[in-house]
Amino acid sequence: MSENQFQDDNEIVRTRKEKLLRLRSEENYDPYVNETWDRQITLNEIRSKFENLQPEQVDENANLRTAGRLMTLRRQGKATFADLADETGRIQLYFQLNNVGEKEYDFLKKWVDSGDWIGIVGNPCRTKRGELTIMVKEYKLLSKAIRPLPEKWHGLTDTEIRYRQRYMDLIANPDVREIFRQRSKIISSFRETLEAHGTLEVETPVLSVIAGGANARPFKTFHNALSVEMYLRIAVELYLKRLVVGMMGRVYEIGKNFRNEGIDTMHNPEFTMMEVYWPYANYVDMMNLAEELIRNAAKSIGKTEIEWNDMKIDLSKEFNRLSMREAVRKFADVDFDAINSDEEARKIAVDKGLGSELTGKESKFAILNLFFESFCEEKLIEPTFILGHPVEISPLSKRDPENPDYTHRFELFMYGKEVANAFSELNDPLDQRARFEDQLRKKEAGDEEAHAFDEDFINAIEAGLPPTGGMGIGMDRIVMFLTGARSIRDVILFPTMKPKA
RNA sequence: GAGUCGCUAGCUCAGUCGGUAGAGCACCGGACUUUUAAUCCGGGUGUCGCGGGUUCAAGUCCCGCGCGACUCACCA
Repeated sequence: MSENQFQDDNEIVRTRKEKLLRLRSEENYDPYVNETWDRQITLNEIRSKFENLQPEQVDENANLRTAGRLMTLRRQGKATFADLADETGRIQLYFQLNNVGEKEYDFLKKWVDSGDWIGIVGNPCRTKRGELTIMVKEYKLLSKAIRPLPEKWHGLTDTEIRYRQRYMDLIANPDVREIFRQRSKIISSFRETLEAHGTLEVETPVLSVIAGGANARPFKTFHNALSVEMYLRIAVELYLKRLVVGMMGRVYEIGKNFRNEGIDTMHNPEFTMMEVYWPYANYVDMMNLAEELIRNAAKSIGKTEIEWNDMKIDLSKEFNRLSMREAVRKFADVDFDAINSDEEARKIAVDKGLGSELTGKESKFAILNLFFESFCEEKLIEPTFILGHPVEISPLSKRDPENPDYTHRFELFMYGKEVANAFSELNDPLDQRARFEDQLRKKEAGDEEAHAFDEDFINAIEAGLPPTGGMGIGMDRIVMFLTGARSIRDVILFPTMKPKA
């Protein structure tokens, strides 16, 4: 421990460090040597077990052994009230000199601070004012905090500290802990639903030489021993379809994707995606699965109705289904089935004020997508499956045999944002090669997000992919909408932040 | 990438017209055996985000930069 360590600290930390050193030398007690504490009950369990305890009544036989962090201390001479918190809740402690003994009470007064972890043994009682309280008989200082807790009344609100020092946020704001518990339940619910349908959870590479399965810019990295440039994955799609070729049956993966893009309330560079592939299924089966997954996930946190940004959605209602062309007809009043040339489509785009978006080379299908993104997406508040994307923007989807310019694909929108993307997977290896070649031309024309050409993936498709339905769901957004979180950073424990210095 | 707002004590925040840096909580010392935002007495603990400039004098005005939030743009 260097001298400098003390100089850089604020007064509180400096005092606490000195106190720690004195505790070791004067009492021969080191709070950091403790390894275990036999906690037999949590605070919430205590609360429910003794909810019927009457004011001024004590249960002398309970002998509760529990533990937690001291949040506040109210010292009044020969008695001290404290609030003890653990991951389940918070309960009041009452230390009386008569109960804990003079030596122990002295130790409490002298060495124990708010923020410290302690183990306690005691009996429950209820105060005159009706507060369930543990009368402490014994206690043990399990670990000391030398850094002060955020203010007890206002808590911690500074967003920068909340995201950079999430531990402080979690200590100060129990509702933040609750959001992440709900996130865990939602993801568990997804696993349960998928596994109830006989879907196998698998893990595929995060590092690979080709980042495929989506149109996005990847993160680059380098493997020293192989001396090869590698990418962090942007999707798991191509790997999971290889597994279906390999006769693994229904498979899914929940994991991180990495996309080298901007950061805002809906985007974090690393985010959690669920992808699922079912042989002998199509995009319609995936629509049904999406509804089931989302409904079950909401149920897992006790909801059938959700509210986000003051907009309510009743998830028990069937999700809407609308083709992309219908959506554009409805919201932009343009009928793309009546448009016969790219020029005509571009002209209408200019008439509708999209001229600045155009380079003059767009196809009718690209314009359709532009219309959809410009005029429709934000209107799709109620969960809505948008169907029938053009082949041109869907390099991995099966064509609609009735209308081969379009695909058997959907994207699910809610609150105006995309939450799922699915299709009947393209399994024609000749068509797949042609689609990749088309993407390659786009890439060569300067589109950094065009899909990578993956020869081995075509090789896999050539080995025979059964008819397959596949879907990806952005888990962070689902968690946002189900929990009401306004920013993606509120559902990611450690969101990506720019270094400060 | 553009705009708006923010950055002052550990936390939450005030700081007027440019004139000695403030409050509550926390913390330190003292009193107190049913308090619960405990109370009472005493104590201010600071690189005012960073760097320049103007000025006798800058937390405050000007310029640049950093970080963050929001909006827009980007982003299947």
